[in-house]
Amino acid sequence: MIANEVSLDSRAAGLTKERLLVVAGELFADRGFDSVSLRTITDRANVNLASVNYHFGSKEELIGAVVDDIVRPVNEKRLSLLSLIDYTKQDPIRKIIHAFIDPVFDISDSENDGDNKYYKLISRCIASRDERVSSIIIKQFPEVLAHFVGAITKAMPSIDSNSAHLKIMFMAGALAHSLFHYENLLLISEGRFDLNSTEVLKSELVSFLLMGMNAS
Amino acid sequence: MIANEVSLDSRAAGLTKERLLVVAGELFADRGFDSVSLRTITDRANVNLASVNYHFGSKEELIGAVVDDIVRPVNEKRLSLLSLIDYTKQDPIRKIIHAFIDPVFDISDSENDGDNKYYKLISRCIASRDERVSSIIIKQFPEVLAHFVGAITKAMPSIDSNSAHLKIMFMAGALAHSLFHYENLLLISEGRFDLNSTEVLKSELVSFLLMGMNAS
DNA sequence: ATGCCATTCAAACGTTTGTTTGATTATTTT
DNA sequence: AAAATAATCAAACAAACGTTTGAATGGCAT
Repeated sequence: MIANEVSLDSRAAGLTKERLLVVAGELFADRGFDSVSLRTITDRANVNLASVNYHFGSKEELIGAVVDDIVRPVNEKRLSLLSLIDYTKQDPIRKIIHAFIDPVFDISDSENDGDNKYYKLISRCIASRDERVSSIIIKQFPEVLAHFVGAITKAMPSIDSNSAHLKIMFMAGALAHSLFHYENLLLISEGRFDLNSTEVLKSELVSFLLMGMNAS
Repeated sequence: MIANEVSLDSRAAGLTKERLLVVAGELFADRGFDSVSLRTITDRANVNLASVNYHFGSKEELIGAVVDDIVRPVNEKRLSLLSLIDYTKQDPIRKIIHAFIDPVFDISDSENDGDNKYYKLISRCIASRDERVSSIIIKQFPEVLAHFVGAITKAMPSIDSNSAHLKIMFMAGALAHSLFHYENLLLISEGRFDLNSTEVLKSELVSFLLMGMNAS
């Protein structure tokens, strides 16, 4: 029985915890955190129901682990890219925008099998107001936000702090919303978009944000 | 007993159904649709638990009624404002933007008691991917989207359809996200924003979108 | 006042949920 | 090889959920 082999494999290599993270991430991505039960996750992952509480303690901590796993690398890469910017060279605003959105677009590179489940998950996290999600986001985002406000201020010395904060929110919203509803957009576009790439979306988004950022 | 008087009032005037809509809207706004139980709603509304199924049939239909009640007027007003635009006069893009966002900002005028519960609710609806919500949104939005794509094409004849679609998504995202996280932004801003008005947010958003829309 | 219809009510139903338990199996350590 | 630790498993638990039921109560027309 194949399912049994898989189960044995996971036990032998201790992959149960990692498999739970992957499967939970997939299901959370397109059904949300509440709508997916632990039984749905464990069934699809071919692991025992109790393994969730054994490895994570609770469903809430599983959600936290999934969210942290996808949000933390993004924010770290954002700050990393931001620190590389030379403000004496031209077009620093463009580089700030790329520092904000590129880590998100780059997420699915590792194991993108055609669909965009990680896009849906990260955009769900960005846009979420769920306490369990935002409690994790909020731990990281103020620092990220502060760095980006500082970067914008350096690039545009005349801008005030409130305006910089708002522009970042607009940027985050445009990013998350377009990525989140990308599937719907593909359906509406009647095949004019290339399904396997988000290059068009990204370049349009950069153009849009670049102009908006420079608005007075 | 005051609670009893209230209950009698609602019965006498047949306000139970309307009270459920109001209370459910408030609770859905800042906790989401899944996290709020029918008992929480009926307790706060001082009505019987079974009245939800009596008046609406199910929780899903209650959610549908709440969402429809707030989304439908917004979309109708959007199309109404859009139809008034004279494309021979100057700055039609600005008017298109206002046609899209003004009905959202105008929602809370009727009974805005200081907080922004309707902002949270409408932005939650706009950004939602929940089947129960999007099934209602999707009924209305393609028509709205098509009209706005047409309007943008009239105002900017050189733009292609894909780009117009994307720009509207960016606009919707910036609108929903900034409105949704407006509270958090107020906390971060340390009192620099005026709490009782979203005028600053709105004017910054219009400037941002105006530039972004005109991006090539 | 009487009958009729709409509404409200307390109570219970069946299901699903996250969680816990204790035994069993596998892996590692000595 | 034996003991100890870690992980998996089937089963059951208690709580919360949406929903249903049937009786009680209200206003209203006749």
